[in-house]
Amino acid sequence: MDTLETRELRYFVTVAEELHFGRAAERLGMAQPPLSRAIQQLERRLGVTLLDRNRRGVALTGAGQVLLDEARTLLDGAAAAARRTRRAASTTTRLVLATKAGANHDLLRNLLDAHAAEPDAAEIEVVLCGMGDQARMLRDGRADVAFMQRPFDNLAGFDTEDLTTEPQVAIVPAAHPLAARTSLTTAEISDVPDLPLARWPDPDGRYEPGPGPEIRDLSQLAQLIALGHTTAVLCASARSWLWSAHAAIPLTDSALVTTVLAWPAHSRSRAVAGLVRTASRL
Amino acid sequence: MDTLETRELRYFVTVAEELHFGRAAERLGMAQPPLSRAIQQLERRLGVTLLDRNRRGVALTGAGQVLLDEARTLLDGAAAAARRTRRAASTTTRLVLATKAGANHDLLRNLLDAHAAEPDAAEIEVVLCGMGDQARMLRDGRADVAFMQRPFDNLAGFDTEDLTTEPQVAIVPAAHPLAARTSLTTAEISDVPDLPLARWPDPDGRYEPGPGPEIRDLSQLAQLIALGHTTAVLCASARSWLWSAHAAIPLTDSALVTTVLAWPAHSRSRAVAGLVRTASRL
DNA sequence: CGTCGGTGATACCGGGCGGGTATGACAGCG
DNA sequence: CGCTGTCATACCCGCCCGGTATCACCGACG
Repeated sequence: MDTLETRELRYFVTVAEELHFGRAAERLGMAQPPLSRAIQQLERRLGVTLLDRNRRGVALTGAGQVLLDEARTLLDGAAAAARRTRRAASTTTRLVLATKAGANHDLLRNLLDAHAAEPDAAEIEVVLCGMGDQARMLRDGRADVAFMQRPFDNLAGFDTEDLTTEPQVAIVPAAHPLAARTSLTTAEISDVPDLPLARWPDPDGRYEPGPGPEIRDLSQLAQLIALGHTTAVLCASARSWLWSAHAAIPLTDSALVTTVLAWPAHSRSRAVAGLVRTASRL
Repeated sequence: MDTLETRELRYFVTVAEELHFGRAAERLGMAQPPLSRAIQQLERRLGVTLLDRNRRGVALTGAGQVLLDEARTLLDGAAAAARRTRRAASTTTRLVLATKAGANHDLLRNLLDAHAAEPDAAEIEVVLCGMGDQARMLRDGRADVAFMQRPFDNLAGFDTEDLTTEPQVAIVPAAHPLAARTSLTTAEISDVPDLPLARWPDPDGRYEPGPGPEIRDLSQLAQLIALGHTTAVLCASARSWLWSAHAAIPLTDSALVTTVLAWPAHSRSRAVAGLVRTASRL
């Protein structure tokens, strides 16, 4: 009756992303008519129109937008279930820890050292990922635990253990006049004409418009700051990877950043529980 | 390749629950051989044995236990997706609020009054459910928001807004000598020979063994306390429904109970957001 | 120790459904 | 008024899901 098949959800998500049945069918490796029919069946079963087929294009209805969100998390969940089940079958319990490349290096090292000292330490594989990819990696089972940062990352749906709290600093080129300052305010760093703030991608990989350069990872950022082209606000532990061409200036009015260890809610993994216990003693 | 179909998951969950292919097939309304085959296909696709078929019975492997957990939440999620999508299509935005029957009556009334006074108030349907059913109702989409209690309920996977914090009290028969006390400790109330503590079901509906009577809802509890057969520890707001045959004695050393408004993480519902905003102003 | 009951697995068959191809309907556009 | 691009419809086919019949296996029992 109301049993959504994952195949249908996969089809719907692709169509909703492409907003074009032909291209969606191509991406799915099938022909367009069966895809149209599958979406119609889905709509009939739900008793809801998910897509507005106007001439010249397809648009999501409100219900379609809701189902798109739901379907994405369900498909992630299905992939996660398969991965976790396979992982559970392999005898070697290995944990995958996801973290932003370059962030919290010292903290990570401390945690790994402490964990390795435990008697029944599970092997830990560290996966470096882009900004904000940790949530998706946890959701779809590619990672078991992750370093995330409050308030930047959305922690909804995860259990967390607070690790450290630190202020933020502005990273500026050492040659820039601002490098001589002993402190700055958020307003000051946001409004330097010759030093626009670097822009990070949002979760969809898009960039908000703005004057600063578009950044994907910390090595890009480090280079561009060293070149004197941009500046950025990061948490204080970023000092551990600064170049001599960088200067870190404390921000007096910035929000405190808490780095947390996050894992999927309801996780029953003993290995995760062990790592969390170790982390809570740090 | 590794695409778990919900049909397969439904089959697997049923078999894992029954631990018997014949009965599982009957519950699923199908014959046993196709069910066996479907499970075999699932195992082959995952490359994992999920069930140990010993003579005399079927048992879950470790991987099978993992998949059972995952599959249950996935199936709940699929049902939720269907319900939420249908709900989104109906023009009248109606919110379903789940709460334990009888708990937090005054708080609920305040919230509903405040919400009704809002200009664009969505209609709210209150669903009373058993102890701890709120989590499942949120997960499978039967409810949009719920009253839950920290630290009793597992809030993992939900966003929450704290509402009130209150101490716990012991509810004892007014005729019992303890009713004359002005305060009690947890140890004292746990160890009264003629007044064993009532026992609540765990999430599976089972009862831990113990001397006290097995309780399903507050009306049962109220009756049994009034009869002088049992006692219970509840949060202080339970006073609002006490009978004259009851007495509430403060517990000096009990944990504080925080009642929270909870909703599914990542909810993008405007109606939920509105209610949360109202609640945060209470 | 043979038989029987109960279990899951296997063999085989039929129908329905998912998918393909060809084509239609329709709007925008030159 | 064709042309083009788009999604829907019509129709056919092959596969896979599900059903029936049966087997293989083991435990229980007299």
